[in-house]
Amino acid sequence: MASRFTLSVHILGLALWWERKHDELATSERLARSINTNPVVVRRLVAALKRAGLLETRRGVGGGIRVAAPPAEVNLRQIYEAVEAGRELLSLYPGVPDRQCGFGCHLEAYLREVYARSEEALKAELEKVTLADVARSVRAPRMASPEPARPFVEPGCPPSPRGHALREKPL
Amino acid sequence: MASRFTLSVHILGLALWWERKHDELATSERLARSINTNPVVVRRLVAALKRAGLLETRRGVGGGIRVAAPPAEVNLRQIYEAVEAGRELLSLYPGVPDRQCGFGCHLEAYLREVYARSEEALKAELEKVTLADVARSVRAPRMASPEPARPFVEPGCPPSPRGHALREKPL
DNA sequence: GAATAAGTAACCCGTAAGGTTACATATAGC
DNA sequence: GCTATATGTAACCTTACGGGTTACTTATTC
Repeated sequence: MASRFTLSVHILGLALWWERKHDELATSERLARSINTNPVVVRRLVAALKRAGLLETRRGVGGGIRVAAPPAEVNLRQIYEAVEAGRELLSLYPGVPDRQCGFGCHLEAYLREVYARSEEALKAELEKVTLADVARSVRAPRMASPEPARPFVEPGCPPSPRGHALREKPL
Repeated sequence: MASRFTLSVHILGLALWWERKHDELATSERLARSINTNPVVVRRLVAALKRAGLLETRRGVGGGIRVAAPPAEVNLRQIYEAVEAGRELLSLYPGVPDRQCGFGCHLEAYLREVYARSEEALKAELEKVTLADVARSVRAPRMASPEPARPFVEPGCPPSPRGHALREKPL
């Protein structure tokens, strides 16, 4: 359901944090584990983010993903547009409204403008937040240890119960 | 693709215009024809709009749909919220991010705030536009005649070719 | 009682997003 | 050069959801 944007922010943010902390690049496999998804999903987004110049990659041993610009100069709007390109937040008609009836056409043109203004307002808000802000606000995350040996339950977040009300369904 | 909102504005706008023009209520069948869809689709939306107190209906002969409040006092935000209720424009994670890794949780909480602010900005923009504005800007629509007898091609809009670039596919 | 129109339940279907597998390509280290 | 590692993609499956459709019920007017 169009969480491409959220995942992208996650990727950039974690890649940045990981490199700072471990002095090595985060791999798509690592990022995927953190998001709890498949590495390919990560790579697909990485491809789009690369195209936008937001990050670069290195193959082979010791390779991985790295943020390509100063975090303070990358804002969420850039990320959004890199990855959601032509997608419209507010969509118009499912089909084509009756061309005989002028109402639909006129309304469509009018709404197009209204929607453009509205989406612009949203993006303007995203523009205010930089990757540096994200990194700053997400502090001291404890990375899951590669080896699942020790129980190590110190979530940093409530286990599950309440909170994420609507988005919980584990599946 | 979530055009519920657009269709709702169409319904309210056309219902208003129709009543003013013909001094009779527009039926769901009429509205459906104008949108080029099925009456049931219209009625489903009407149900939500009724619940929000934005319009009222009357059954039986001479019945139909009527706007329930002064057009100048109904804004697009109200319509949006009546019909898109809990739907989030920017969605978070598809599944649940790794609970072992604090990063996901912290980021999720942070993004939740950012998204709330952003969506609020968009809605604030919608709030500025009233149903009266819509009615004013959509002028002199020529309704398709009930009887498809005469050719009557005076669209009021370009036939089709260019223009609605991305949304054309007649399907 | 007949015609009309809203109210709803139930189902079908096309699309799109994520998830998954499989394989090609590039790079580091030996 | 060989091997291990990691990105780069293509291809496919599965699921969810929105919209379209049918069918039937309920209410209202004449």
